[in-house]
Amino acid sequence: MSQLANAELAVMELLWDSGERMTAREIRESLYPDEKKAQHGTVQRLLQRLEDKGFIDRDRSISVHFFSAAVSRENYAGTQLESLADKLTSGSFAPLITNLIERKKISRKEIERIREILDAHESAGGQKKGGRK
Amino acid sequence: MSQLANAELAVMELLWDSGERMTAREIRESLYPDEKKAQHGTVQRLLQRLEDKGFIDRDRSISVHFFSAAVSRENYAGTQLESLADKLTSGSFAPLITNLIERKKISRKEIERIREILDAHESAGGQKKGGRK
DNA sequence: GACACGTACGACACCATGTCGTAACAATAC
DNA sequence: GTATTGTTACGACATGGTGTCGTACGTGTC
Repeated sequence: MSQLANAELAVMELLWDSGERMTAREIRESLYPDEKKAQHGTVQRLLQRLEDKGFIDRDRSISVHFFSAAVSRENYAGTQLESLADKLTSGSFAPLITNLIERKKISRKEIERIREILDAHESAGGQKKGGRK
Repeated sequence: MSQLANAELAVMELLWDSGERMTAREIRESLYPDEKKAQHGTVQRLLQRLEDKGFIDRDRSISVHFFSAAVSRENYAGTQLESLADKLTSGSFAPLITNLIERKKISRKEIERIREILDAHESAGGQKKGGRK
């Protein structure tokens, strides 16, 4: 999965936050509220490139298209983290977390949340336990 | 901290893996082993830009400079993860980890390692406990 | 001095990105 | 029907980062 540039990310944020599908017009008016000028083309271009990259779905069934996120924020973020780890730490995450803790970039609260997530997975994901190794 | 492009990352990998400071010549010969052609300039340019961005230190005390990483791999990786979280998940890491687990991108082994890291921090960093906000 | 090697940096091609203009098209109003 | 409005499709361009090279300049050695 490729990277999102700034303007592209702004569009995705909109779609992610709204949760709904949106028209190009809605997107344009949210993204460029004051601009009276064009920007039609800009937004259309962004949408087209995002569609090409597979980040959004486009409903062409009526002439005014509807756009929606094809990739969730969490999914995108997770994929980015994954490729970060692949590129820098041979795919492992522990060094990243170690560094964040050393640099005190994770709050105590976050650490607790993460531990809970790991614990929940431990018990909930029990069916996988046999396949360990 | 800015992002490393491919060729820049290749230089950093060299410096990170060697652990030693290196001359431009050593870097060039490692990076472009077969090329008989120039590449002097290419490497010098890369080194200069990496220095400008603060990723490497340059020892100018003798005329043949020595280059060494100014940022560790872990530090860079951690910073990248941090900015990822800032950009995508309001600075929190839990959603990232949740997603990785859901998509089964973290092995059981890694989960154990991370848990150990968190535990170690819990006990070692105990003095901070009282100072919690 | 001449030669070899290294640094400094201008210059360039390439590509992604953000932007706009405009043509083509659809829907509606008259 | 035609005119008007709004939309999509896309060519075009400026910009900025990147990777590359050529070359001028410095420094050391013989």
